[in-house]
Amino acid sequence: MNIMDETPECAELFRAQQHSETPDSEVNATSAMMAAARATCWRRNQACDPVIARGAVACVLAGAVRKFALRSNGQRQIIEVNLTGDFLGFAPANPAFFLEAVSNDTRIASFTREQIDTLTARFPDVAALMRNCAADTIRRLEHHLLVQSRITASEKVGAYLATMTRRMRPSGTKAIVLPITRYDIADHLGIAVETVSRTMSALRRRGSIVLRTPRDIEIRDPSMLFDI
Amino acid sequence: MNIMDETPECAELFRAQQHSETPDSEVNATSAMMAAARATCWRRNQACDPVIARGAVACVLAGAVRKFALRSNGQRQIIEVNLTGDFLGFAPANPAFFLEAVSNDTRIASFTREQIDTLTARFPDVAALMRNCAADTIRRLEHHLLVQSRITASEKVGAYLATMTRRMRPSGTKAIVLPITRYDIADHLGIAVETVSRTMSALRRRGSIVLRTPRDIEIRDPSMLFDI
DNA sequence: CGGGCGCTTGATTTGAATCAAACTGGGTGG
DNA sequence: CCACCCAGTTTGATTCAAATCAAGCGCCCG
Repeated sequence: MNIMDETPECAELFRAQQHSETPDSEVNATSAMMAAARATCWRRNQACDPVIARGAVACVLAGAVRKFALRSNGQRQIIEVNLTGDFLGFAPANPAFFLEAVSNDTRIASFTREQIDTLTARFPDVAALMRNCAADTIRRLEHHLLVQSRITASEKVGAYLATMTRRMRPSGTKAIVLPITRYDIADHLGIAVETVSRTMSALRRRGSIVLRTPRDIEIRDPSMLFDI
Repeated sequence: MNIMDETPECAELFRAQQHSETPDSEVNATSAMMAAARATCWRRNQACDPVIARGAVACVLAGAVRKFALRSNGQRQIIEVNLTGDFLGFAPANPAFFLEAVSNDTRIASFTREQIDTLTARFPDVAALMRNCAADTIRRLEHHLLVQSRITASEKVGAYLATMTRRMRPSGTKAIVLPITRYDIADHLGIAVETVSRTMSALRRRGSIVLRTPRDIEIRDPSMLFDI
């Protein structure tokens, strides 16, 4: 068991609740949340900061959202990538950070601060959901901090692929379609695009992965993703 | 205004409440929290994981606590340093992480999961405090992620000194006593000890700081801490 | 008084950034 | 429909910042 493992996604509890049967209290909580939610749709590369404006909280229903900062020298640092089912907005908006939709048809449900307060006051389940999703965010950040620091570029890319395989859970298939470009991966891992590309090629050459297309990757040997 | 700025510490609200006059509802919330708190004292380098065992939440009353992971190659990565007034324990315990007291006489008040639930149910202020402290944790992690990735060793050390000056707020004096060793700083910033030392020396040579002792630092030119 | 921990400085090595250039494929406009 | 274009990707050559290796110093604590 590697310290890089373990980043559960509790937020998809919300998604799950939308479709499955749950105890009475939860059904009420879920329907109340769904009634309050304001869903919006965003295009690729479109700024979607409004979804968490003024303390709002939001849930990614489809697509993905990237949160990033721009350095004074123009470099972009992607702090976090939120996939379908993730909640965001737990840290009050910092003007230095930006939110963008990663793909077309990125759908996001948002809740105002007041709506969340009302819901949490009425439904303990919603309060627990919020707590768990904030904890998820912390865990994702801590995990990413581990990946960012010290380890080699190969390990970063390997850890990224492993994390994506887990988070997108195709549950069975060993193939994933990367949600973001090489440039995004580079800015997320804090390395150069060329290095990302070179590392992918190295993994391909040694048979750990198969690049069906640059984005569509088949994991041949998951164990080789960690400590190349 | 630099993207590296802004990491407010809301947790000291709790400390403040212990001593100052506050509205009635908050006085009750504070006294209820203080009544529930179980304070413990820890020695330097002592493991203090129990304070957040089984979902407990804790507040550093004095001293400091470091949270770290050990890599398979023995390298230590310090995820976060919690100073006096900080709350910790919002991400359910991950067995890969360890907590240690940084200095002797590190005092920590801890609250069981049940106590927190009871308190938040009775006092909205406690719920808000918990939310804000979790948000603080997220902000600290995001900020540290920015420091970790991409920027040079000089910028990392400069950012660390700037952050410490702000978080320890001696409010007036330009001097700080670093709470952790060079080794800790290195493991926190993800660089080698030698690099930390060299960078400090470089800052001293160019007159940005004065090293009264290795730990007691006077900031001469705060603006030079950012982009050496 | 000795030992070890924390800190500093120097020499050498190395992994990744940078610079440079070519390839691919999907979409657009002529 | 085809040519072009451009964003995304890949590979190679060179450079450079920081890791590693090596060694000495001061001092706190036992």
